[in-house]
Amino acid sequence: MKKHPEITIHNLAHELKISASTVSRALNDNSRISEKTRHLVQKKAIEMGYRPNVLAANLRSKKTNTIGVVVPRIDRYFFSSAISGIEDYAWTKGFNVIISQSNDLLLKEINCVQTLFNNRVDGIIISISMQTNEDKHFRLFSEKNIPILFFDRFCPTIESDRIVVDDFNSGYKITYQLIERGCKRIAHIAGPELLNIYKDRKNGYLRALNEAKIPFTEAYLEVTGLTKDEGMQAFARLMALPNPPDGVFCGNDTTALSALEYCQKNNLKVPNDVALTGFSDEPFSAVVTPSLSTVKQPGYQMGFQAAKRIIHRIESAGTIIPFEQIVLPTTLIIRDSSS
Amino acid sequence: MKKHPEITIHNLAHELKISASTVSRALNDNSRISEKTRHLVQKKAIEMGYRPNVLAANLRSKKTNTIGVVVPRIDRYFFSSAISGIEDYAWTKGFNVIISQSNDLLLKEINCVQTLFNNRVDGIIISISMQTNEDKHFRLFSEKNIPILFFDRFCPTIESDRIVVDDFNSGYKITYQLIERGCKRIAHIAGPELLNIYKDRKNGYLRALNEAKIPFTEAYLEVTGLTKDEGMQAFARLMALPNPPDGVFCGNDTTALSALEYCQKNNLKVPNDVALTGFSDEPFSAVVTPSLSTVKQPGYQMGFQAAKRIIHRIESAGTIIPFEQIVLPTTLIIRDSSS
DNA sequence: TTTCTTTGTGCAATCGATTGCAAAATTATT
DNA sequence: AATAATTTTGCAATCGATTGCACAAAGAAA
Repeated sequence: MKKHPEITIHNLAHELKISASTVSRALNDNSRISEKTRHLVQKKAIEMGYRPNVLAANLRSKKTNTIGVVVPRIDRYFFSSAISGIEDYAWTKGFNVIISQSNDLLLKEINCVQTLFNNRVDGIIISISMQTNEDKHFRLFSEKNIPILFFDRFCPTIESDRIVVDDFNSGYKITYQLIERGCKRIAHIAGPELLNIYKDRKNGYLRALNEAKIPFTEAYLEVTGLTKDEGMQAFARLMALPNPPDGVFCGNDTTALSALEYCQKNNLKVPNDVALTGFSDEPFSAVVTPSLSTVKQPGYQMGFQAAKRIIHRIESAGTIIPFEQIVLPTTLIIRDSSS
Repeated sequence: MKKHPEITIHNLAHELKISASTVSRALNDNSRISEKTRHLVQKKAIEMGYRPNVLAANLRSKKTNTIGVVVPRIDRYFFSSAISGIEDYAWTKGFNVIISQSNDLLLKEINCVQTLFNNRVDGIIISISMQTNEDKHFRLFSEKNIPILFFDRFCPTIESDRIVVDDFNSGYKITYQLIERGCKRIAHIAGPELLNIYKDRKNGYLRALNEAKIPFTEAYLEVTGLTKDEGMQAFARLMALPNPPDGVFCGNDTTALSALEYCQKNNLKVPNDVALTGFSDEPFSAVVTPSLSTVKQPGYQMGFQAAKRIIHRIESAGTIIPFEQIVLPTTLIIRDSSS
């Protein structure tokens, strides 16, 4: 086995009979170094297979060129596409992306955030868990002036940048579409109120009902964890009502899908017996039968913007940049399940 | 704005009027430190809000506790679930996961690998791009004795650990199922031969034909990039043959889905006019109509095992561990598209 | 009491790159 | 040729934690 000792700037310096500082400057294109030496050094560096020790540089500069990402689950399309957007942008700026998942558990989230903090990421992009009802772990970052950016699911008590979609309006529009379609008894399977996104969707739903002068019926609102099972149960409860709904706005595509399954099993025609809509436009939504009406969230774009914003903030450390809430547009997608 | 200077072991040492080395040892539970001082130090550390500087420690120890992951695309379910598995295991061992995507481009892959190398990850887990026909960039790792582990799509010329599934057998089994079902003219939409997984699937297909004494027809084999568009075109070509196939084994679920779409548009009944099967069991495959027969690859498990294996190797640096190819089982899932 | 162990701490070098300040080398000016 | 101005380069400290070696303190044995 060949030996491959790491080359340092000192080795280069020694070879070239100049000082390490000059080597360092030459490699960093510092203007105080003459063209001649710069070339000499850079040539030698390549020749000797030098690779800079990022760790040492980071230690000195107190920057890691790394951003941490915490999402509930990596394997959900919305999040993986957001990560894809983050990674794509970060990559162009030479930033690394460390990911971790909270599994929608507060404790795990706290742990992830702590770990990223200890690893001294330059910034953190996060979409909070369904359980997150405290913000102590985020304050770590604000206190040390490390940028934190929430996307989609944000923590309302932390002042920070946010990339969101207009859940209220999206909820409103998709409910409106059900009304327009002729639905009279419209139910909603909502997510936990803890998360503003679900509250907003619900409020959009209420607003649409209100505008159409459809009285709100308590029994038509199911609050769940929006999992497949919970969705199925909630939908079953709705359909078991003496006066079951003829339109259901499901809080996400997963529950809409489970509702669809329920309908198939119980011989209910969608959309004729009951119209269904989801939220998020998962990859399966377009291809399931009947295809699922939903609201498309620009996951990739959100991630991309998030990375752009946070890296900009990181790079302008020192400058005061006011916090911003960037609202990206959603697209209402009407498919067979409600048309 | 409050100032929050970072506390170092020196600050602790100064406060406690002991040396930094003692503090360091106390914090690391070194046996040479007495219970008394250890407690004292640890108490003080918490009190002063000390957080170790991972960078400094890493610089010293030449370890980053980080593993790099390169996948073609993060937002594909198979890969995001693999990453999920990697992250879950890595997390339990205190390892960070840096991700990057090659977008199935060789150049980008080389770049990602280089970057991870420069960032001194302790190991790398990778599933190579569709274009990867060279291995120079991987040799970097072997040369410096940094563990590299391939999963699913591996580079055959690099000696290393691998986590794969038995593509040959899976291809065989799913083709066999088509034969068993009564299909006589079975086509295959294959992926690039460059990737062994596609070659294996194809060979499995050939083997099944051979065993059933069905002669292989050149025109029934389409080699494509397995994208939606290419899949659609390939399928169209197949169906335009004078003697179109009555069963098609598609190289992945995406092409199978596009084939399904084609059938819907052209009024072909699946599986009666033509039976279809995919590969991978994407989330949409179960819910599309007709539901798609496919081979389930244990993405999460593969990722989990990959992380386990590579971290084990990292932690036993110095010890010689023979390379291993771990083959995880697939599950044949027969659904409506071929039943 | 003296000598030998055992246990606990501290000194100082190290990991590799960066940077303020000073010194040297080069060029411009008189 | 001498001095001033400018450009290049080097010295040495720094970032924060780790660790081999030496030394000090405490206890055990003679």
